[in-house]
Amino acid sequence: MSAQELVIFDLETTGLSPAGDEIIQIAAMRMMDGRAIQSDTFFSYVNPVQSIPPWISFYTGITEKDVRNAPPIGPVLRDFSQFVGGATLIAHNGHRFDMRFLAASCQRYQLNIRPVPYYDSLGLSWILWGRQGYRHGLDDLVNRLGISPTGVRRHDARGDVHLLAQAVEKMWEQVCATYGQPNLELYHGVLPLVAAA
DNA sequence: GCTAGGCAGGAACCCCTCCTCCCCT
Repeated sequence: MSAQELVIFDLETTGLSPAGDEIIQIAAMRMMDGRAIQSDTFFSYVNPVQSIPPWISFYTGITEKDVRNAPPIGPVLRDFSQFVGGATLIAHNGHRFDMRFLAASCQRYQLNIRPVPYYDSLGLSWILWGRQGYRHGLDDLVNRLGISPTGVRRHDARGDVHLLAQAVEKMWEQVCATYGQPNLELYHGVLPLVAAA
């Protein structure tokens, strides 16, 4: 891959199924040429149609009170799409989780869509440590890479994006140092179409 | 670590189906 603009993002949802669960939080951070830009971020709660299951509130710390006055998914995803612009997305397990939620939400709420390229940061971990023999969860990456999670609220999209951005920076650097250019699979997903300014 | 779904990949087998694991909330 050549120098490029990435948007690292993370979703919190009401469960694991894109078909039946909903997004309740989106956070993202821009990354230019392998460096995360701490000041260039996106964040929003989302007011879901369904209530938040208690175990999700326990897991994420996100409660009904947090989302009560938040905008619905349509405007949030359009704002997010605007923030992403022409960048390539990257999320951890995004191929099987986050991007499916984005696609399902666009379909469920009949949002006009545009194609968006994305990477899955799991791929960077697989390149560095091999798919077998290592675990590749975000906590495992943070531990292996020596990233300090102190002061970071894990399972909150802002906290997870903060950790993932550091992890992607380090993995990107290591992969480039070892292999030159990362041979990372580029996938294609969707985001809402945003009217041209 | 509890709850949920489902892909990806491997095994067994002959090309689909079944099974198990990973990873996300």
